[in-house]
Amino acid sequence: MFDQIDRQEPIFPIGTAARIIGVSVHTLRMYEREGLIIPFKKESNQRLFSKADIERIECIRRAINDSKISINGIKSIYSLIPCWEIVNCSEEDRQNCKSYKSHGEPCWSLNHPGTICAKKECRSCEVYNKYTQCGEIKELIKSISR
DNA sequence: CTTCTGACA
DNA sequence: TGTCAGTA
Repeated sequence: MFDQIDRQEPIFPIGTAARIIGVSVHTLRMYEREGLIIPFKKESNQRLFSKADIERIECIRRAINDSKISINGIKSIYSLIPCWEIVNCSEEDRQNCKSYKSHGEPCWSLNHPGTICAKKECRSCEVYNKYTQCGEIKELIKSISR
């Protein structure tokens, strides 16, 4: 029951997260740099990862190792998430939004000047969190299409 | 001892 | 992806 709460709690330092996932801390930082993940940051600038973050990264690892999808490929997939539907932004916002037309870059790694997303923290945004598990993207799109 | 950023014999 | 540097 409080498993749901802990799921989102940033409690693992990067070294611990790396050991759990089986990658180097360097790799985790690279994933962040590439915009694949948005780790929680303390005031001290230290990264912290939640259980959900770790599951997300494990999903990324499977995409890379099993499905042979490159990091750019993953970014491209992320960029296809219909964020405008999820946040239900205005038509004006869409005209001012880079991610509405962009290719290859997930919306959360772009600036959204003049839109409702400008103030939002992407780490807690539905678009970023809706699908931390593999295969959820298609289900998400289906639910929106209805 | 761990993490951070930036860099590359 | 590894690793070394120089800090915090």
